[in-house]
Amino acid sequence: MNALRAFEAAARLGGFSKAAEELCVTPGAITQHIKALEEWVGVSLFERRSHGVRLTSAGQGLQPEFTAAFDRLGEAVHALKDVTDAPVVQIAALPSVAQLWLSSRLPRLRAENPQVQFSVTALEQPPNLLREMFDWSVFFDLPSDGPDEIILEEDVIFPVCAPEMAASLGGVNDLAQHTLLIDDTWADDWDLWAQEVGWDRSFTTANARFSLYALAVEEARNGAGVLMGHESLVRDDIETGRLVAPFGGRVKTGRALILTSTPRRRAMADSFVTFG
Amino acid sequence: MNALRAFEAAARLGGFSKAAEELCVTPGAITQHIKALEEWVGVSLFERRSHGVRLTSAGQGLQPEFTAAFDRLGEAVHALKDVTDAPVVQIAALPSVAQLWLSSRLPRLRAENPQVQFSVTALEQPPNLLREMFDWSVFFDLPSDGPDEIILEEDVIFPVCAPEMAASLGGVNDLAQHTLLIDDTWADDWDLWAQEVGWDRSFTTANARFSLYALAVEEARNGAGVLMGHESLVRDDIETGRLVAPFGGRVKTGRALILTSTPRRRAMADSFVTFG
DNA sequence: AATTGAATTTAGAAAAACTCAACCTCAGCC
DNA sequence: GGCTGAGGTTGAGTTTTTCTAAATTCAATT
Repeated sequence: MNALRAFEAAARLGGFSKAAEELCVTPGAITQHIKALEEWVGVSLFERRSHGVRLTSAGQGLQPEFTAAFDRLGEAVHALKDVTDAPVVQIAALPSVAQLWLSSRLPRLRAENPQVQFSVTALEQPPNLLREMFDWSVFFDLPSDGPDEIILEEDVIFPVCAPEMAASLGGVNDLAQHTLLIDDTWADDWDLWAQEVGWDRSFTTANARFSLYALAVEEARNGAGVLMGHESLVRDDIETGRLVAPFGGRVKTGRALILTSTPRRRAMADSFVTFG
Repeated sequence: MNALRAFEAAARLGGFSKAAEELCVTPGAITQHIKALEEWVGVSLFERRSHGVRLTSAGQGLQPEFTAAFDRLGEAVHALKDVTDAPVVQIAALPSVAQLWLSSRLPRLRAENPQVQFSVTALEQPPNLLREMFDWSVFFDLPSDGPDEIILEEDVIFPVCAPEMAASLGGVNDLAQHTLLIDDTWADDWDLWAQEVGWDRSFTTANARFSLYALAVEEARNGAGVLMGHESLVRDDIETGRLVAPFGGRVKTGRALILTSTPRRRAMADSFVTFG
């Protein structure tokens, strides 16, 4: 029966590796499930191509059926977790969002909903709320104006650094003298920004890379270099003066900080966004 | 995830043993699944009582959700088995019905649908067509005029025996001189009939019991005794003269031979019943 | 020709599920 | 008041399923 889940995930996501990731197993496991399923039915569900698989027409017809069925089951499981007396809101968010955006807002959220138990889990990728045991997700993504989405703020980026360092940054070209702090998951922020403001990044000097954005922010506060700041994540630091934006150069990435909620927690999400 | 199926089955059928039977496992397995589920949710789903379990209110609310979800999944699986090119009709029937009623009708059914592959499986209990891989089921049951049911014939019973034996059976009371052939699964047929025709069965002599009705019919043909005949199952033998009904005494059991079909095979079922 | 991305293939390991058999626990019953 | 029986529980041991790891294939790309 796990084979059915494997098929559904692979069909929906368009690849065995992606399905493997969603189901937290190795691609080999998916291969085995699909093979077993194809043998059982006697029809091949996927066309094997050199770079990945493509659904056969048979598979294409089946996919919506299974997706709908598992969504239904996901709902039932949500309902199951919901019978417990103390309401729970499980929030999934990027590590950086969790530390730099959510953490300052959680106290108020808790104060306004004292009977609710909030818990936050850091994830690199937004989970499928219909399937995973999360109620809210907060991630940067391209807005798709689905009804489940609440756009919190546009993603705007600009360089930030410690106040002491700002003095030595008269213009964009002075950046060449400084270390650029780079977050691994947003490694191309600087490229995007450079292109928008017309700066030739090839003159850049040393870089320092971080696997956690919050760590890079910490280093920027300490004066270790210049960080590409995401407005929503550095606002607090700018307001308190720990960081400054030495030049303008506000650039929209096209993405946005988006809160997605399961239907059952939508009302709470709306009130959080409205009053928070 | 099997725990969810265990819960659904136990909730729908109202007992762990019944759920175990449906899922082809031992009751212990169900207990373990439910326990794990209750631990995970933190809420007890069943109230344990001395003679079985009863759903708690929490469990009651959840049951329809899960039943619907698994029904949906069952549909998807049916669709999956249906993508194969040669259409298949899997028929589930009582062993006796399969041998004595279906077998004489299958040739015509096959002739009228040459492209369809029919296969018959003998079961003691009617399967849940939404879950199991069967398309039709043919069983004796109480009519419930659900829309999926097609009533084939009323269940009428009366004693039958070999022609040679009929001569020595002038009246009901002569039955005491003969061996009664009894099928295990319909052991109370004789009691029911005796009550209806006002015969005192306590004078009965030897009995011979069979686990398969078809075997009992075979023995009746051989003159081994008097069998309680189900009209639909002995009609062929009576028409060909291999068996005779020595007295009248036609008694309705209240049940009927019922064909149930999945929606996707309903049209074929209708044509089978109409022209068959 | 080397590289890359994605799927496949195995054997072996880990985890889940199941069975078995003994035991419990009430309700109803002589 | 002690039996009986239906139905559920328990825990150890076993079977089955599922997963992983690492080597391998395959074809498109560099």
